[in-house]
Amino acid sequence: MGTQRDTLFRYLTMLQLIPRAPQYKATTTLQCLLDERGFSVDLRSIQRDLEKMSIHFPLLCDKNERPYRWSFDPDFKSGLPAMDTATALTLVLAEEYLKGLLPQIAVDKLNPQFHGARKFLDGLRENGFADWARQVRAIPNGKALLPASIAPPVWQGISDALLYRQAIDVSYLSRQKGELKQFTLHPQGLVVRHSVSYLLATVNQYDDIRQFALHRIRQLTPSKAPFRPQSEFSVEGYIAKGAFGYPLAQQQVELVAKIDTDVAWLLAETAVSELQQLSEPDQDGWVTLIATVPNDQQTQWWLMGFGARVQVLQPKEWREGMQEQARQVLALYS
Amino acid sequence: MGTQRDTLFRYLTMLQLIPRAPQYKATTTLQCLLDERGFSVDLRSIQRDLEKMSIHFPLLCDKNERPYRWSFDPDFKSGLPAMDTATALTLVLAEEYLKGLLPQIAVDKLNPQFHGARKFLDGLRENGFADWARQVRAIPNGKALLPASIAPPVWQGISDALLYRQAIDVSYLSRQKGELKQFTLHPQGLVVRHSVSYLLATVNQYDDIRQFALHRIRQLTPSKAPFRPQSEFSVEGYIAKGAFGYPLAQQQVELVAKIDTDVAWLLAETAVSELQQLSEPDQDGWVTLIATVPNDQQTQWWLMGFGARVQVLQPKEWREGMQEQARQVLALYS
DNA sequence: ACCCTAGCGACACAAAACGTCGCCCAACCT
DNA sequence: AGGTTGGGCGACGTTTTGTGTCGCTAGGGT
Repeated sequence: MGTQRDTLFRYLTMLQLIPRAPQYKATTTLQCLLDERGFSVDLRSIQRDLEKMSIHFPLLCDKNERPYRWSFDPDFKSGLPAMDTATALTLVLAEEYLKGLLPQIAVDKLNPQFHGARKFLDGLRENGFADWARQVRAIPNGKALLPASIAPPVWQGISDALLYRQAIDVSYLSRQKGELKQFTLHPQGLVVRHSVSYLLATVNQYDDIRQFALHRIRQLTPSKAPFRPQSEFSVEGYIAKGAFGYPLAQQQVELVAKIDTDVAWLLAETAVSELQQLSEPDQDGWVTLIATVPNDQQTQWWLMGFGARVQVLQPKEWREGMQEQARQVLALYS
Repeated sequence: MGTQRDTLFRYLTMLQLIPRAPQYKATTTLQCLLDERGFSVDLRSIQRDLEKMSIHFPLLCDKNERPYRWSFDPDFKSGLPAMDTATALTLVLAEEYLKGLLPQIAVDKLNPQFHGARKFLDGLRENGFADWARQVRAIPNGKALLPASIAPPVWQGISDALLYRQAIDVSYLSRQKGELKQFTLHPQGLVVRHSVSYLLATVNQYDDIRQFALHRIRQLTPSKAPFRPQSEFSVEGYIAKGAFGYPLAQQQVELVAKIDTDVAWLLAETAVSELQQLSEPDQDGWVTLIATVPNDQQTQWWLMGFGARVQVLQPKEWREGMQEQARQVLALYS
């Protein structure tokens, strides 16, 4: 039946069966796998095909073992090569993280990848291997909020408008007293913070940048108005100015703090900065941390999260800030 | 020169040029694009090729407009179809997030995808479109620590062992007084928490599960020892028991808190739970939040992060916990 | 009615893909 | 050692397929 014909399709299938370099597939293995997929070809053909394809693709052949073993160059940037366990696991973990961070439709865009990983892992399970779903888990950093949901055409429309530099007409549910308003927006940037996505754009004929939460955009159509670029605008600079409550101060500060051994252990594993020193514990069990960290609200919040397990010594403003915060909280509860 | 031959490669290039369904490419456009890439073929061939490929691929053809327009079925799960703006942006954002969450080698495994997105966006820029690098940014939730670095063969080896259910011999830098120890591990699960990855495994002949930080594994070889499975083990249950300091209590609690309008605004956008109510602000500007939330440390930390902008009323234990924490911090600084 | 553009069927030539056979090499077995 | 086996590799003849070309047809725009 499926004797010959359709060489192209066989070639493609073959490429998708060959994994990246540390892994490999022997010629005979490939023959079996192709046969399973309905390509009953002579082994000779497979040998020839591989030779031919290695002209155009970075295929590696290990001729030490007798049934020759073929693999892709590990640096080959393409979706073609077969999935391997490490990539599949990474994708599963990545999906778990991203689900809490990006809007659902955005994650959907990556579905082909995730789907491929799951299919690969399910294939293993059917062969009696591990039940991956019960074996891997990602624990997100911080509290997982529910990402606001965004209509599919909005995400697509925003992406297009932003990248092709086109103006758009939107109806937007304004923050104050939920009424729908019509705007013509000239997109300048996109920021995803936690799980809310914001479009940065100038409005109508004005030149100041404003933020628009994507999930509050109800309708979106390309505008006939010509796009008005803001050539000097950069999201980086905009955020640095503190627009999202995280003034990423350009200059860093030197943080000095006493921390307990548990926190010290955490920081030894995942440093807070490339420039970080931890002392030996003193007689009371406190470790001194010296690190160069960004001078932002984010870092201070992070320190506060440790509560009494961290005592900030420097900078003085931070120390006072922590103290003040504790005082306010205490006042609130009494 | 590049007259004929190389049909396979041309077919592949063609498939990579065709975008998913809302987008499309006309036959003539494809001819131009192929010509740019060195495939000078007759238009007739392209027509034939498309017909032939749609036997094997979910290709859609819009015959309403005269130069026929071809696209992939939007549900086609594969990496082949051409990138679109929405997917490319999503990948850029995903990479930004994942860099702080997964170990570097894991992120490297996804590099082909990210690379594809960047290449696509660079292509746009060269055609005078937007400079994406200055236009999109993800702001991570919480403080970004530097993920511990893991040797490439370790990540690969762990993935294989876990999924193929094989024992491994490792030399492990033990937490106490950094000495290298040899173990035979029987991998049962993998957990990535913040930016540290842990292997859950039984050791040698014992049956209790222990945690091993991947970045402290110095050497890894497949073991000759037969794998000893723990059939009832599941990572979910293990975490629920509180192994990672986040006892995900099965039962939820009802949280009642007074929050300021800024926090209320945040929660209106990204709910903390599906069951969440926000009252109108009272005369002092406080909003009452009632929500069913998991009874875990994580949620309490998250509440503490708001400082004096949130006042917990219920559960009582949480309220007292917050108070106690503030008291301790204040004591520390005075 | 007139281009002009594309789709489409047909045809013929050239270039492939394929199976098959035979040879050779190396590892493995007894 | 010598036989055996699995698989790489070259060659050859047949079959299949890819390709340009031509001519016809159908819309769209002027």
